[in-house]
Amino acid sequence: MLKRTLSLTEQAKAHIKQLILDDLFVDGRIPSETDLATDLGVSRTTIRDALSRLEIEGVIYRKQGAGTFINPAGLQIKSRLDEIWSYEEMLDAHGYEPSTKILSVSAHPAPEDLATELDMKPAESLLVVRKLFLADKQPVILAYNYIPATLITQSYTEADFMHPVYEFLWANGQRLAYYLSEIVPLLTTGELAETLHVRSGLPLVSFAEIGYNDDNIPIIKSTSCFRDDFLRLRLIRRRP
Amino acid sequence: MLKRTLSLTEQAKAHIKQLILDDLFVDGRIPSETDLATDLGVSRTTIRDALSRLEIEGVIYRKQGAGTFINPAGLQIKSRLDEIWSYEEMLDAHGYEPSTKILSVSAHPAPEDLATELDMKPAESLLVVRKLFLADKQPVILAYNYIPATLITQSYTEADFMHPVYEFLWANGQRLAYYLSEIVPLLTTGELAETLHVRSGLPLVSFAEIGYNDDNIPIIKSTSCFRDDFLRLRLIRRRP
DNA sequence: CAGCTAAAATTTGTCATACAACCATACGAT
DNA sequence: ATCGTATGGTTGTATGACAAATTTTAGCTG
Repeated sequence: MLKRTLSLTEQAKAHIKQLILDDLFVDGRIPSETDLATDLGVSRTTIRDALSRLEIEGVIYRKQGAGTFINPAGLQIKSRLDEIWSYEEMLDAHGYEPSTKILSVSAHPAPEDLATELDMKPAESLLVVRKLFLADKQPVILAYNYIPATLITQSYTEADFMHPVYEFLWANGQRLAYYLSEIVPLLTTGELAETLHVRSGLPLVSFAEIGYNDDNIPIIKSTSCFRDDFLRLRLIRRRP
Repeated sequence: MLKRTLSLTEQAKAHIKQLILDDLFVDGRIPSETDLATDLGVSRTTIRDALSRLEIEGVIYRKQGAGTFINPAGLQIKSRLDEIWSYEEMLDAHGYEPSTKILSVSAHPAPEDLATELDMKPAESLLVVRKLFLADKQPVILAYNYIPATLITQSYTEADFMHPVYEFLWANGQRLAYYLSEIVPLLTTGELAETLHVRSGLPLVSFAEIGYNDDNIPIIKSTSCFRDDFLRLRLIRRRP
């Protein structure tokens, strides 16, 4: 039931992006689509699809008749909001040494608001996982994960949550396809300030997001607070 | 020199999206690619490219062998961060009656940090436009726009800034292609709190962004603060 | 009739080829 | 030197075909 083969287009996209990150195209120019197609052994259709996605991501831009070029500004972004999938990778991309600390794993009956957001029957059991992400030993991200207990089919230990939550969900037969995220401003208060090693009364950005599987069914709610002196969240807004 | 003809793919994308917004596909299913191609009178290649972009935007999702479907969650979002292009439209989409107030238009020598960000010679002249956006007469967004004076070729009056800045830039021969945005948490202080009609010490989200033209040259810097009790910024984070 | 199985039809994913639109450069005429 | 023009290269679009996956249909079995 579990399928893990990425589409050819996605593979090509990842491959080309890696070539760019490895700085193989020093003049800022990317080989022609036909060249890439023969190099990677796929059709030009697939290459075009891959390049199209990289263009939307802001990594490259294309000019009809001229060629395809690297977008230095877009490439510079290490924490593209819509591309973050694992906080460890994000911290690593920033040059920090990431580590993870499990603060608590527990189960509670779901409060009303969470139950509706996650399509659960009221007071059904909810798994709550609190994680702290550190960059060079400094606490940077505090995350709360809420997972309906009915989704969990495998037994687990605390150590299973040292890896990203989507891996835990995957092990339980759920593929996390995308998050719908809200950006919420926050003020650090006692407990939060203490955990993140900042003083109270500081403004922070936080995510409040719901994760869906391939069938658009909500399978996780997640809340995360960021120390913006370590991380600066970025994104690209393109003209439609 | 100014070209305004959107690519066929972009036109097809806009058309299909409009069909979706008009709620023509009540069962949540979109016609097959071949049907769309014949309907719009373009090739399936173009349709596929358009659908691919809509899929990345989160508007639709595709299943090989099954078909293409509307993503209700993704469509529901009225303030997709990466899709905001005019604050008036965004407020309108939220159901507010938008209005704009020009607070000030002035020119100053560019401070050092702005000069480097905008690729200007130090102390070159910089046009500063402060705008306030209101929703149902309530102040909601405060925006600062910084435009290098050397880019401005046409004479202007304050009234020219009642429209979105990209129109002003367009009138001066500059096409704003995309923004590179940072999300910055902020604390309301005296003047800001007063302008937005909120009390001091409240946490807010703000944008600090640089706009580029088609040649990836920075042409504008913009800073905006939002009252999150009126607007909730959202985005989709898709699995790569 | 209910339920299972296999074939057929439908739909998206990929491939191959061709041409159109556009751009950069080199070259020659003025 | 400047301008216009040819020429080759690159992206955008069109067309047709097949592969892979899913849904629907038909048929068979009990």
